[in-house]
Amino acid sequence: MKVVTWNVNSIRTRLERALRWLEREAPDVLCLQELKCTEEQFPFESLSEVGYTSSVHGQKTYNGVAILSRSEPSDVERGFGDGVEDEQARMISARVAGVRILSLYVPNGSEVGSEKYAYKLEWMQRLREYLERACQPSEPLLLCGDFNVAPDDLDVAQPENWNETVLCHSEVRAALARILDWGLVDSFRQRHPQEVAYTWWDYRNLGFPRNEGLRIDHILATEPLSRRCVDVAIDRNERKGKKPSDHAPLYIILED
DNA sequence: ATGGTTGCTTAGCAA
Repeated sequence: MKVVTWNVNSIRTRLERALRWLEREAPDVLCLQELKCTEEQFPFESLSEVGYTSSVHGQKTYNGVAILSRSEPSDVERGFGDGVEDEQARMISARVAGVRILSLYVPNGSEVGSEKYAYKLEWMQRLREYLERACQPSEPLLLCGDFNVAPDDLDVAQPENWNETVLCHSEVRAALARILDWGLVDSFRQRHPQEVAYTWWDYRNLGFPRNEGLRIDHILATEPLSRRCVDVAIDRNERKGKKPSDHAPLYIILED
């Protein structure tokens, strides 16, 4: 089973790329973030024509997440269901082929000390509480998405430029550690303990050509799935060429 | 050098 997470930075702008990529890679599941459209605007038909059913939690202009699957999903949920009034579409979950999958877009946080930063920390705490309330570490579960957190300086091309900013701050790293402590592993880092690799490169300042990136997209797995993991990798090629997203897809292969 | 890029929406915000 191949499961992929990809911040597409607008599904409508990236549609042709996404379709060609799906035809080539044929994953079982594709988690998307930053759709930047409502469910009404989402291209269900085009994706259906290449073999995927889409479960969508959309929002006008910003955010938006989806789970695309070859087989029919069940138990689709949008948001944490924790009673918090929150307009931002950053979480959708579904069960596919016996695996519960979450597609997550963790808030960026803008600047340390801002309202957006406080929202990021609160949102990560709500995710931890959702795990405690609705999930079990013993179940097959994947958290896929743009976490907007580089877990370690090893995951940052120029740590001195990002020191204590929103993607690297000790508080957000601790918040991610709290989520992992519930019963998840960073599948990429488990598979490649020392590898230097990034999933996001800024559009500005020749970030990609200079490989000045950060590893902020992650697939977190519970033990029943980390045990089945045979590969985790970043599709760096998808960041190349005309009109790429600023993020590359990250995938995990699970043996059946 | 207070820069640079992209997307959504239309000049300002978010990333």
